[in-house]
This record gives sequence, structure tokens and C-alpha cells, in this order.
Amino acid sequence: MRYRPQHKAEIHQKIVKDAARRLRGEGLTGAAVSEVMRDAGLTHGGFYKHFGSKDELVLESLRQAFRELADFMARAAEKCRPETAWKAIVKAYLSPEHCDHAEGGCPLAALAPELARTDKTMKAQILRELTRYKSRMLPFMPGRRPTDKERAFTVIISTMLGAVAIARVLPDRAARARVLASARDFLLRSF
Amino acid sequence: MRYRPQHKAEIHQKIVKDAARRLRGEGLTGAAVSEVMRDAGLTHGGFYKHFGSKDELVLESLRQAFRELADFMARAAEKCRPETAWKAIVKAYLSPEHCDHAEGGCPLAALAPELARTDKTMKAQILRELTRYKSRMLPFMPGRRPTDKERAFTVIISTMLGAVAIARVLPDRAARARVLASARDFLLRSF
DNA sequence: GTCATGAGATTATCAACATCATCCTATAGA
DNA sequence: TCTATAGGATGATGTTGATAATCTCATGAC
Repeated sequence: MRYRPQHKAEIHQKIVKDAARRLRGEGLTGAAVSEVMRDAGLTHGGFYKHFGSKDELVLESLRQAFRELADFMARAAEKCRPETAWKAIVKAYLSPEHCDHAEGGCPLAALAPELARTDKTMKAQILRELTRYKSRMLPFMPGRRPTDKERAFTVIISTMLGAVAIARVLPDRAARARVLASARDFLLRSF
Repeated sequence: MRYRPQHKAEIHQKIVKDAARRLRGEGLTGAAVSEVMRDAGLTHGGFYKHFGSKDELVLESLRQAFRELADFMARAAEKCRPETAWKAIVKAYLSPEHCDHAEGGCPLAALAPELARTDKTMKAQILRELTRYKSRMLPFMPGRRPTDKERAFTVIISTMLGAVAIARVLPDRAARARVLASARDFLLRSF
């Protein structure tokens, strides 16, 4: 059946958005083609009209996820004075809401080890997304010189990512909050 | 065929050890029963003579991995004066060797997001292993009071874990080393 | 109004996997 | 030396998932 001209692009976007959530929520292998398509209200058959392979979908979804994350962080940062922007980012990232909703959060926190196991070509493309993400975050980072900001970014992201990763393994809400709070307090008094 | 009395226990241990490597190297789903058994020189058929389910193997393997990690860290720590033990741990964890060999390294760095997606019962058991691991590490942590040590543990592990997780995604050796070094320098001057 | 088009549905194929029933046989214990 | 036993092999089953060929029919272009 022929659809409205913009229809394909719309559906494509919807698939990517749904896949970006499912990917973060259930992992690289958890996001099966048929499930992703069902999310979008379609059957699995049409999948290859939209993507050359599942890897292609994964990559587009990662791009989408990084974009969403950067938007989220930027929104948090732009609410305050430039000097404290990084603090807002830290608080947002280390919030219980982010911790409890991997499917809408940081793709690294949700997928890093699985991404680490992908092949060279995939990693190279992930690097591009990561770089884009970093360059959007750098302006908010503490420090004078660009190298300072860069180092701050690396360290802050590492600590936040690690804290969320650990917290998410814990079955108890209070224990999760404790880990997040420790990391937050530590970071806030470190720069 | 009947084997020597200790034979079953030996084979069991071997399966667990091999699985612990494969698990960290290839992820929860990557470690297929048949592969794990082949590692141990057996076929997949006998698996259920040793384990009630795959989850049981996963859990035993995690236990093994945490034990190995704690041994590794303790060895590094015991080589130096008690005040600097935690520094030795940081250096060992953030070494390129650890980063490049997930299969023999920290199970959290290799698996955290996947573990976060397991069910309540599995998480409860993981928590027990984590707690045991923490109690072995606490004596080496910086700080006077136990709460200080506890907080230091949380923060140090978070930062190290996050740094290794990020580094492992990067395709370039030098970039990986830079991330590890940033995290190391940051931690070493933070306590 | 017609009809060619192409997005999506249906269905098939092939591979990987967990799980399990059944069979085989070397050895421990007598 | 004999034999019951249990560790391991073989092979089957059912499931899930990626990929792809083929069919269908609503709609835009005429």
C-alpha cells in the first residue's frame, strides 16, 4: 500500500526512538527486531525496508540516545549560571530517577560493556557519537583551559557512570540512593 | 563411566573457572552452555549433571570472579605500607592490562548493566557477593572511621569502574590510556 | 476513475541455544 | 574378577532471533 510521502520517514523515526529505549532497557541482544517493530505497531517483516541490518538500527538508536541524553543534560545545565552548570548536570545524572530508568537514560551507563564487545567498525562509529556528545558537554564543564575541561569531563563522566552502574545492580532502593549520594557529594566538592 | 571420587568436584571447578572467564569476556548471553563445556573439554550434554540451571552456573561464576578480583587487589595492596594500599589498588585496577583483559578482570566492569537487568532473586545473590567483596576491600581503603572507608570504597570503585567501562569502548589504545590516567591521577590526589 | 508503486504483512529459512531423555562404559568397591 | 553406578556422550525438542522472499492493497500521480 502506498502511504503519504512523509510516512516512511516518520515510521523510521518512530522505530529508532522505540529501539533506543528498548536497547537501553534490555541490552543489545534484548532488543529483538520483532519486538522493536511491534513497539512501532508493525510486524517484523518490514524491518529491512528501513534498515540494512540490525547493526544499522543499533547505531542509529545509539545516536538517538546520545542526542536525547545531551539534550537532557543541556536543559539541566542551562537553567543555572554558567559556573554551576556542571553541578546541575551531576545532580541530574546521579538522580534516583535516572538510575531507575535506564531505558530513557545514558546509553553508556546502560550498555558500555556490551558496546566494548562490538567489532572495530562499530566502535569507530560509536566513537563519533561519543565525541559529538563530549563536545556538547564541554562548555558546561568546570575548569579554565580546554584541557582542564576535557579532563574534568572524563573524570566526572567516569564517576557518574560507575556510580549509576553499581547502584543499578543493588536490589534495595535506599542502598542505591546511598551510592548515588556518595558519588554526588564527592564530585561536588572535588572541583 | 565411573570416575575417581574427586573427579566430579575437579571438573565442576574447572567449568566454573572457564565460565567465569567467558562470562566476563562475552557477557551473560555470550557464555553459551555448549561453549563453556567445550572449554572444559566436555560436551554440552553433561552440563545438567553439574548445575541445576544456567543461572546457577552464572551465579557460581560470578562468585568465582569476585573472589579472583579480591585476591588480585589484595595481592597488589599487601605489597606496600597500609597507608598506601589503596593507591596500589587504584593503579592495578586502572592499568591498561586490566582494561584490555575484561575476561580476567572485574566482573562489575564487564557485566554491571547486564546484572542490573536480572531478576530480584539473582540480584539478591549478587548483593551477597558484592558485600563479601567490599568487606575484603575495606581494610585497604583510605580514611579513619569505618564510614569514611565505606564512602571511599564506593567512590573509588565507581570512578574506576566507570573509567574502565568508558575506556573499553574506545577503539584507540592511546585514548584508552588517557582515560585511565585521568581517573588515576584524579583519585590519587583526592584522598 | 485507473493503476503503478512501495510500505508493510505473511511466511519461510537457518542458526544458536537451553534443556532434557536416553544410552554408554570405565572404574570403584566388593 | 565382577558388577552396579554415575559421569559423560548423543541426539532430540522447543524456542528465539536474524534475514529474506513473496504477497497485498491503499494511495498518489495521471
